[in-house]
Amino acid sequence: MNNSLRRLDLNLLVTLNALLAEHNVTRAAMRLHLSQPTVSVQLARLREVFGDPLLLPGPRGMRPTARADELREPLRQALEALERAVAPSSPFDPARAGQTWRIAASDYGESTILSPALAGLRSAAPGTRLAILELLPPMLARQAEQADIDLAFHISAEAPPSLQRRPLFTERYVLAGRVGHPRLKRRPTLAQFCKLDHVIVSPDGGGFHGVTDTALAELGMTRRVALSVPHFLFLASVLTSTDLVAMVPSRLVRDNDALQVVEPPLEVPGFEMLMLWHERVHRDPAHQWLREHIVKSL
DNA sequence: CACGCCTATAAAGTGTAATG
DNA sequence: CATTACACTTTATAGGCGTG
Repeated sequence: MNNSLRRLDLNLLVTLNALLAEHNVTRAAMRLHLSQPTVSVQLARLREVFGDPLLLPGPRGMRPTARADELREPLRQALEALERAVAPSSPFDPARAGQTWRIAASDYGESTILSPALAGLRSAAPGTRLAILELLPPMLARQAEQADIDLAFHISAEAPPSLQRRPLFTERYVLAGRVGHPRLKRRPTLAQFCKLDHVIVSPDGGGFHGVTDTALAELGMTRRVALSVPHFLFLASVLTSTDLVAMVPSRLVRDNDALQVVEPPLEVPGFEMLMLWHERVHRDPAHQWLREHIVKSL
């Protein structure tokens, strides 16, 4: 910022603005809730600063000089902009809002969190836009910090501690396969479970070992993981078109009529889903509204 | 010319914040 | 905690200017 402003008491500009609007020191004083002599003194200092008389006592009140006329509009607009910037943020009005929110989510987050929130968001805040970005866990903290994203959904185990958080729900794993799958008529035993061919979702790519395999190992058992996919959404079509089965988060399959869902024969630890955001937007009414809307839509 | 409005300025008191 | 500096206040005064 230009150094010339540091030489200037910016409050003097407020007085100047009032003076240029009123062309009258006394009325400007009333508008500013100051006494008339105070404003008179301020005018004297303004004259000093600008090296111009600004307002000259004339036949009909104070007449502005050319310099004063030149200052009036830009000054008024600048002060209005300042006032808006400094004003305590007004309550968010979703119906008239037009901002763009950037949200990082996995396909799991898209279908379990965003999908339920979207219709309500469209009707409550039709002027807003949503940009869904791929969830990149190692980048989360940095993206949030640099305002690349406003909000993210991620599991609590991997959530960057630097971000603000709100738990959305805890998730558990269920066993899913196609409707009519011969081994899923009822809940399989542990031994039957281990003989099935499994699909695993490995967001990091290519892994064949997951929490289920860890839980099995503690029981001295193993299963056969025949397919590893990177996304949850591809999983659904794989399950309906093959006899493969998968341990999946329950929310992902609860409304899917094409899938048979049963309780697994072993205890597999679930996970907690968090909504994450940066301190930067923590108190912003618009962001608060969005977060509240998402929580209510679950 | 008197009246009422205005500005400019001075003097003295008050409240607050920085400073040692 | 007392001192100091500062900005603002109120009050008083002088004087300019248009109006009836």
